[in-house]
Amino acid sequence: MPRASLSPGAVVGLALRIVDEEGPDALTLSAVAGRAGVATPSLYKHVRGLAELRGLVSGRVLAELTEIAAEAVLGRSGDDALRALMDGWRSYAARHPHRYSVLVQAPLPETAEAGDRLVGVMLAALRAYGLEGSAAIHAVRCLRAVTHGFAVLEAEGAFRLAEDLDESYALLAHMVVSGLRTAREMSAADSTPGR
Amino acid sequence: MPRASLSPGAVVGLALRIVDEEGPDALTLSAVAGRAGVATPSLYKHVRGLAELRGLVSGRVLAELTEIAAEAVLGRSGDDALRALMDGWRSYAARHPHRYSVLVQAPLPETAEAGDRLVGVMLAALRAYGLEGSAAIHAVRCLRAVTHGFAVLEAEGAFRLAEDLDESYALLAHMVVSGLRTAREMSAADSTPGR
DNA sequence: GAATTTGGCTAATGCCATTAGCTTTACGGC
DNA sequence: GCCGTAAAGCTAATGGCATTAGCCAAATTC
Repeated sequence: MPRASLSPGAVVGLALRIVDEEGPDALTLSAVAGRAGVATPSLYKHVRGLAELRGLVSGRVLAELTEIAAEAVLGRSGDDALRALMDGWRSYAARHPHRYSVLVQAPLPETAEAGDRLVGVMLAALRAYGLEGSAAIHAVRCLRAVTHGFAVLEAEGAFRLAEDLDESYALLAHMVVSGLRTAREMSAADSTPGR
Repeated sequence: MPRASLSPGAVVGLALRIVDEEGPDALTLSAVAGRAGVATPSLYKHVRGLAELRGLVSGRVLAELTEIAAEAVLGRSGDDALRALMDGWRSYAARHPHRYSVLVQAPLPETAEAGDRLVGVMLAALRAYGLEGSAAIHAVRCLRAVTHGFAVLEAEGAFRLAEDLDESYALLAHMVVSGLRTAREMSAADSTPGR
């Protein structure tokens, strides 16, 4: 009686609702089956197992994040684009903290390709800086580390003091743009003789 | 026959070895008991359960990291101290990637106090910048986000391109120090009229 | 309308955490 | 040197979960 009208996509959707409402640790095949009104083993007709489901969920989250980042960058460039990208990223993570936490230890092979698209968006956001080759890669890595680091810490409630988080994030964004602006000096200074 | 000479500390030690060798997901009471040469329920004489063990492990890792950060900062100040702190942090995470991953979703209450000490070290490292009150908090938050973000991504193998990671990290450090150096301008610019 | 594929089911297995209750060991006081 | 007690181990039992196997009904297709 295929009445539940399930599908891999629908299963991922239910999984996301569980993650949102009860946290990543509550994501269990048994819980998904419960919401679907179906016996647990039935899920195996749509998904290879819990591990694959986790990967699919992570992929979906990463896709959403990519979408948001891409929209944020649209029609902007330079510092403006960068700040918009960072703001969009953070606000997604803040809006869906549990969902974002799923990303934290997502299985690598499954999320790699989704991540590549996000990296593409970041590269585009950095285009105005005229970074070439490796320099662009290093910049993207820093951008990833910065945004992801802040998002993870905020999502898991690691910032426990009362100071305004928006201000902290503004400083972080300032670090990125000012650091990129002065990046040439850095490598110059590095190769300068005398300490 | 209390011959196994276990203790909470010894249990945490075994747990750390498991984490290092088989990854955080392999940390299970049954695995620890196996290494200890003891039946699983015996562990409950030393540890309240798996959740508490995880918390203790995270606490230990955070303590190690704090130790390393503190040593790195010793006898240095300013940019020098900051870079040493960042380098020590990253090298710890790179040396013990699985151990570092444990930190990623550690139970909050258990790791909060250990984290406070680490924050203290970071505040000390920033002392030379003369940041006052909230400004210091914002700076510490950025430092945490930056180092943690990079460490997490590196530990889980998220940087998949061939470019030298040391160079990426140097750029990140440059962002931090140059951002802090120019932080005053930022808030000035923010309150400047005319966008 | 019949055949095949699809999506659901029940039953069974095994691993893990956790609890309860028993037993033996080590140790401190006499 | 003996004895009582508390600590640290054990076995047995329970329950949740993932996963596999094999069955059966419903939908889809010819």
